[in-house]
Amino acid sequence: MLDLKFIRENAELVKTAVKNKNEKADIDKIIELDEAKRIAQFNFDQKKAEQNKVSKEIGLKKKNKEDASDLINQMASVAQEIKDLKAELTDAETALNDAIMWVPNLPHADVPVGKSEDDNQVIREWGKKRDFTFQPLDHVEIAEKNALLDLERGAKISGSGFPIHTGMGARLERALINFMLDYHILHHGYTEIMVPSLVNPTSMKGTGQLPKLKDDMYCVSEDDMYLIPTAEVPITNFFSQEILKNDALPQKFVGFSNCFRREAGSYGKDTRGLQRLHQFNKVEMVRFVHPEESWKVLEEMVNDAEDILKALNLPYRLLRLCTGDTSFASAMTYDLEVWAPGANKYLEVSSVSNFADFQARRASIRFRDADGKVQFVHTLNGSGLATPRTIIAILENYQNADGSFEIPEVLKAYLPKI
RNA sequence: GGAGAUGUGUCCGAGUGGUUGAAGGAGCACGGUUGGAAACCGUGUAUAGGUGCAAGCCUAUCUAGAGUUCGAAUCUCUACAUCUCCGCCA
Repeated sequence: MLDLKFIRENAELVKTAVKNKNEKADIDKIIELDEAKRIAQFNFDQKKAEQNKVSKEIGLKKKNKEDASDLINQMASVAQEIKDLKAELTDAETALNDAIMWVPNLPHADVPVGKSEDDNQVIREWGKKRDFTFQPLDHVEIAEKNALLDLERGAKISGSGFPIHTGMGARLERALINFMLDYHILHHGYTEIMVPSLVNPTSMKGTGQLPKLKDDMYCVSEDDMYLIPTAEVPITNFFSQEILKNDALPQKFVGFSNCFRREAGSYGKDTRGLQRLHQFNKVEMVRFVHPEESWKVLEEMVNDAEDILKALNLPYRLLRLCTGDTSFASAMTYDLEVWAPGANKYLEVSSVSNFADFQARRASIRFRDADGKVQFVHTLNGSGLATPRTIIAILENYQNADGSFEIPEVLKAYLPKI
């Protein structure tokens, strides 16, 4: 959420940002609604001040055993007027809040303006793509040869996009998750956190999934709850509605969760095997920092995610997303894409974003600075990493000519021979 | 799922329907005292919106929403949360 005062004073800037992010929020309409709301607020305040004043007088008179019936009669109609003004104010507030929830975050000045993923910038590449002496298989074939997955039965039980990991496939998945968690805890100083998979609508609004991404999420309507698309949601909301003490910052959390995505409208696109799923596993890093720190911390988090790929010795490239590809709530996003030789393409395994104070405003996450002033924190998050495409990359990069595959060195401790 | 109790500020904890944004503590901050500290003394200690150059003033907020009333932290209803007991259960 942006500051209303900021929108009011920088309308053109915000309009440009909306356009560059391929969003539709109507800024002129919001400014109108804001004015209407302030007028309603003023009218209500005036009437209420009158009532408060006279009610006090009535109280005094009664205390002195004087007759106050004149004043009481005089106030009889005011109560109803206040009720009406209050209703007007509530309506104006609701309309304004609904509208402002659709205004995206401003992209940072360094974010390249662009329409789609074709305009993303490659920042750097790491690792050497392996020269194969044979035609590399893709992960579905390797998984089949080694009985790692049972996608058919997953589809039978739940539907397509709900994979079943079997035997070594399940062990590898579990080893990878534990390795990544431990790595961030031991080498990067994160605190592990385990969070709910179902959250309420307020939390989804707080991180910016609602209202825009409603159709991309699974909803348990009976209980008015949503399955999380990422652990970012419950972890970032950890401090929602709170004012942190000055020395509470920074905070760094890492957590594993299942992630659930409806992927509405993306049927048939890059769906082979584990490429695009309705349910998958992910280790997520979340940071709460002082506003002055967030840009430095964004680079740190990118490094934290890269370290996992380096440890696994998987070639990758780092992209800075253009405005059109940067998510609604983000001010700047980097993607990490791992090289998959079987598929012969790069696959996104991590997205690292600085939200600045956008989520903090929505979720009301604040802190008291050194001068005792209350300010919004900055929030950041990044995958570290999502497992499915990391597994794809491991299988395809570590495959042997006979269809078997090697276990990355760093995972061996997590996969004792049985 | 059933029965009951509770929900006040950073925390604890008062609060008879009428100058209560809220007593009193604790904590914290600053100042005094001290060689330094503890103890002690003094002062300060919410958030949001509006208005003003500013001091300030107005409005809202005692879990949330609705109701009764000229007036609600206080009375009524609903929801939510916590605790206790019973039931069920990994």
